[in-house]
Amino acid sequence: MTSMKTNSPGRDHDHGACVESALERAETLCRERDARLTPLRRRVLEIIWESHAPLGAYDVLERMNAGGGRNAPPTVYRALDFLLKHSLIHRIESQTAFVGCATPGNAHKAQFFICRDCGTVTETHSEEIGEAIEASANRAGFLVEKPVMEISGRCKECHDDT
Amino acid sequence: MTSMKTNSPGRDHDHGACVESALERAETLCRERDARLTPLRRRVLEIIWESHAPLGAYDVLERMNAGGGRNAPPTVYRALDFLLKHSLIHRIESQTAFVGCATPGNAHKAQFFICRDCGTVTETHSEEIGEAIEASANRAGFLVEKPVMEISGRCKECHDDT
DNA sequence: TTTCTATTTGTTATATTATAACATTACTAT
DNA sequence: ATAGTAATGTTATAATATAACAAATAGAAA
Repeated sequence: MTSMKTNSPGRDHDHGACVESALERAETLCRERDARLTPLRRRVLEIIWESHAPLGAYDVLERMNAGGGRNAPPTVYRALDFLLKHSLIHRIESQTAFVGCATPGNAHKAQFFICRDCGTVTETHSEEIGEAIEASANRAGFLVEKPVMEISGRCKECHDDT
Repeated sequence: MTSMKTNSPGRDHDHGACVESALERAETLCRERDARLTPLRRRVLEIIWESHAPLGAYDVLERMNAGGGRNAPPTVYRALDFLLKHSLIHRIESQTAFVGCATPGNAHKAQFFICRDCGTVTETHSEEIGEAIEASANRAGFLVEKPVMEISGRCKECHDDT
């Protein structure tokens, strides 16, 4: 069975609450593992969660500096590295961009369904896909470490709109 | 069943012949569809095929100019665009790099197994993986268009070496 | 052939993404 | 308080990619 989570479950959800809950989970996780979710890192995570679509590093930077801040790229990249290390965000390779992790805290193998219209990313963890990849890898004697699965297409809502 | 091809089927194959055959297939395909595989584009394809591991655009550029050429980035990127359009190469998103297509000519859904040690990329076309993705997508009402599946890990040979 | 047109290539400049290197600040534990 | 570590600030630059326009060239039409 596939577990399915998203940072945007439908168009009309209360995204404010959704962001807040993500931040709370992050706080808890970091407290548990003695990782320091500093105001800066927390702010970066918040900015990323505020967007349904993946954000590029420089988009994040822009939003950080919107109120007159003077942060430089390394600041953002370091915060992103921290968030990636603790599996609080994912990097979407095919977009050079970052998105909040729906099931944060532990490295895990996920699939990302990315709508080319609205940009929304839905994260799934399908055993079926994972097993199919393992099977294919096994036949070649390949040892899977980090599968990148980013499926772009059109989400239900954008497709229905047509 | 999984069809499997690679631009590096084992360490000791005759890679010269392998490159040449790729170029011949490209010639044929382009002739068939009235696409112009110019010397420049042909040379870029050749450079990419000469490497077992994906090459970045600037790596290609360097090799093009090795003999004293004065090509600029747009020249390479345009050739890459042409080769991508005609499915003669693939772009490996997770590496911002390009690799020869093992089954050139038509857009197709492939998986890439990328060895983190030797860099070699093996291209597969697993129905099982494709179906698992379709099934997962269907459940979410998602329309798959362009799946990116790049599995990094260790190939059989590098793993055996350990 | 000659001219016309579209495609390809050349050239310059610049946008976008990411990191190196080192200085400063702030937190933690003693 | 203070030493040691972690985090942030700062400047410069590397690496990847494209925009915009000029020149050359190939193929089609006359």
